[in-house]
Amino acid sequence: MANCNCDTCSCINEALAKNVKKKMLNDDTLFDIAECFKIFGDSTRIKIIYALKLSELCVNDLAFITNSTPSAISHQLRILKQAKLVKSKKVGKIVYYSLKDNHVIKLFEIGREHIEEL
Amino acid sequence: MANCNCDTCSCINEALAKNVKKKMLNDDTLFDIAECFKIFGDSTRIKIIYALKLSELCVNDLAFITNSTPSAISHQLRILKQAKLVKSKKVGKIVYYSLKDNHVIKLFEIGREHIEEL
DNA sequence: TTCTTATATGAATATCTGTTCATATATTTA
DNA sequence: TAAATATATGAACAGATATTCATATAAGAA
Repeated sequence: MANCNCDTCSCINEALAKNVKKKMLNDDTLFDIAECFKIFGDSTRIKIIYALKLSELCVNDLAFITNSTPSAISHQLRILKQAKLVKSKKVGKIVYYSLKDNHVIKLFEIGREHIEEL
Repeated sequence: MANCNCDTCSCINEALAKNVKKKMLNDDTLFDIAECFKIFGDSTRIKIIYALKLSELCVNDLAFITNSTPSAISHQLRILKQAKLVKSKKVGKIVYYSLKDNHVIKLFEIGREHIEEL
């Protein structure tokens, strides 16, 4: 039985609370999961993801499709790329972006299903 | 063939871009999907969700489990409740929270899978 | 009733985040 | 080479958001 590792523990249901605390995923993992969802939690980025689900597209056309500016889209694409959700390919002066894998689509679809059930 | 409805259209691949724009989900739907993911995109809320996946819990014990304060947890539980992700049950002066349905767990698990693949 | 405890909540604060704007870089065209 | 175009990026700004703190409410205990 692990002792409680907090200084001022006063649980309502002590045994249960300590058991749950023991079974929690570590903070880093939970933080990473939250960060992943955070990427999907912005209208502009969700629009980009849905558009790229339909086709590989360049920055300018993504701006047109999402009613945004190339600059704003470029900033968001950088975030999506850092999060390994999209990849890019340069052809001349045009940069084409596409989704990195089907897992991105899967996450999107589960989110879509969820809001349709509400 | 629908005409382009923007004032200053200058697409790189015009036919493709216009076709994708036509196929886009409407803004409200995409906004709602983003809002849904935004709820999951916070460490404290993700910790609450994971803890409630393990057991129904009261505010005080959730604060203990997540190394947070009852006030902070209460604020986040209100957000989770408004988003219909959790429900509550009052027993005397103690309020027990639990996940509203399995869809919440499904979304969490897909997110977890995703970060494990990176 | 009075005190303590569990939760809720409004306001204030600090931090984070997305867009805009100006500008830089790279590539194509004239 | 010079001009135009597509994208990238840093800084500034505005708006959003999470926590803290003080306080309120509600329920049980003394």
